[in-house]
Amino acid sequence: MAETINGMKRTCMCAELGEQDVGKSVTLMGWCHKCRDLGGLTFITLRDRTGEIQLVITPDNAEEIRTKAAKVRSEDVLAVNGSVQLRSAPNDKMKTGKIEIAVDELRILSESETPPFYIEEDDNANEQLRLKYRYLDLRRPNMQRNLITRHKIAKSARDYFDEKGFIEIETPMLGKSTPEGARDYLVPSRVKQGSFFALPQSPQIYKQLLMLAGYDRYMQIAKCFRDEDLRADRQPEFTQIDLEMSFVDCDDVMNVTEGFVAKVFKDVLDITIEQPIRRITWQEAMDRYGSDKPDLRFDMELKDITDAVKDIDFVVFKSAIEAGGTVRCVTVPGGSSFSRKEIDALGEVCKTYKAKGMAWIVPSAEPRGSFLKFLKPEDIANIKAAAGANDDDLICIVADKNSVVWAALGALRIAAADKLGLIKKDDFKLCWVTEFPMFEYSEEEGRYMAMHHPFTMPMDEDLDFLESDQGKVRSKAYDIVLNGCELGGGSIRIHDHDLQMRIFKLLGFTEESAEEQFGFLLNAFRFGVPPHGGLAIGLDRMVMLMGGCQSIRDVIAFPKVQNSSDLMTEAPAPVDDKQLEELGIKVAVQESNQE
RNA sequence: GGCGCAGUAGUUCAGUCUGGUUAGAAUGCCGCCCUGUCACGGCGGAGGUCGAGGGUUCGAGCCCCUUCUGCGUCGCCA
Repeated sequence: MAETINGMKRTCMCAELGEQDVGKSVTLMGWCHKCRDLGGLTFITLRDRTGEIQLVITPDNAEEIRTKAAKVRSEDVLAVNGSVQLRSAPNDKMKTGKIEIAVDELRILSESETPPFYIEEDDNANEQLRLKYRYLDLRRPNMQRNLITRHKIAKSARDYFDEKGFIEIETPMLGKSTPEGARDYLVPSRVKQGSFFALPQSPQIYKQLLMLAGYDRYMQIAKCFRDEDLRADRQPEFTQIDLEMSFVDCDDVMNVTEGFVAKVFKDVLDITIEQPIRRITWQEAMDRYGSDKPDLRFDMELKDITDAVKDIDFVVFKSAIEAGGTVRCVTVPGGSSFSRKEIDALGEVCKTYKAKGMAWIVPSAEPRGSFLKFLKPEDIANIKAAAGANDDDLICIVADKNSVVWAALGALRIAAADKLGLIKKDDFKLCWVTEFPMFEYSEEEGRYMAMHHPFTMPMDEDLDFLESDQGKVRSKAYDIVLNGCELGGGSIRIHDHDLQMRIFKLLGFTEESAEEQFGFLLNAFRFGVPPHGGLAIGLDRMVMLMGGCQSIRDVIAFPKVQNSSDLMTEAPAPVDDKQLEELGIKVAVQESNQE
């Protein structure tokens, strides 16, 4: 039977105590981390959020306490009163290893069943199990550290933006489903049956309307929802540090963001970020790194070798060039030592991204390669020069349309760097990627889509191409990238009714459909809109990267798994017919498909 | 939807390629002993739907098919 806390009051936390407290009487509460019963002597390691401390029960203690101490098991919740004393045998590995608590009173406030896995620093249990018993997993010190880091970053954000004159304003969770973008999570209306709210993919339109309303510096730590497939760095519900400013252009938003990022790194990791953060255009990012989120912790840049190979009689290259594509390469330093198997593995990486294959060559005195029979000695020299390669390097070549070449080589670059151990975990390399294309062509939709979102302002100098050459139009959008991960992004927004209508039209909206979907916004735009822009930073990703975590799940208290379900609560789950009836909803799928 | 990896005591894993007695180890758990442990120690014990279903075989944890679950990834993510 559990004992009550009645009359006992916690006086301090476990790891707060030190040598200076010797002689003090304290009351501690926490979990039994481990027991060591030596017969006459019993040691209990007590754990709370701050750390651990050793309790000792000796033959001098009353029989009742000794019996009780012998009954204590891992993860029981204990309350103890006792005095701090120096240990006769200190433990250097423990923060509180010089002292211990000589117990005067011991209560077992709650008994624990044997836990399904040990509560310890490293995650030694299978993630499935950890997530089912998330509340136990969260007892682990490194999970607690992650959530505390998260708290610190959020606090740092609120402090920084408050100081800069931003106002935190909440926006609705129940909003209107809008076309474009990710799949919405829908919430049925009971009052208006057959109609649905959508959970926000981001507070985008609301924050723009707040600018229009005159709150010229807004921020919010906002929950966002996107019903898309998950990844190691993507959850269906996630948190953004969202901001918007009036009367600004790109530089203003980027500068205020840089200040924030620098402050967070200083506050949380005591790392000084070099400012200004390097800026590269989207075009340059693609050309040099094959990615719009380049990892700048290592080199191995892509090189365009189209000119060097255009006269080679190799059909793979020829056909790619004739179709308007390019031939590019990544040079893997020292890659001549790679086995055939290792090289093939790099080829497989390329194929994942739709490349038909990967040609390779080691341009040494006795060259090796996958297409040597097509090459004259001067061809090899030309490729070597164009790639900037050395004799013992491996030149990996992909020929295709640019989008495929970039994607394949961008991925190859990372895979090779990872293999060579060039990616340092404790290194933080930030950059801005700017001048994104305004539109990208969707094969699936058969039309141009907004690359950022439909409210993004085109670059002033490209406005004239809007109707004539959409692929050429760049936007006032910018992403902030940390170690090859998109940390955040934003843009300057359109604040002109007519320009917004032009963009909607280009995206395939008719006047009527634009009115129907975004009428409230277009209407608002008739009442004086300040030029504005903003950005959102992925809080989860920021915590993940700064905390050195491999998965975003490790920085979210109760995350979802790959099929968007929660292994602990088993959500989503069927609901009562009565609930559905009230909502006017009939489920069309068979029950077997639901589970 | 595609591709890849994984699933065996409570837990972490070995065993699977090459089918063959009663499926092992470590740790945890239970009992007894133990006065300075901290990965306490000693002795003893319990603990298995080898993810599930089907097939091949005299015989399947192991081979084949289907399926479920988790992870990574492509597509998708304005």
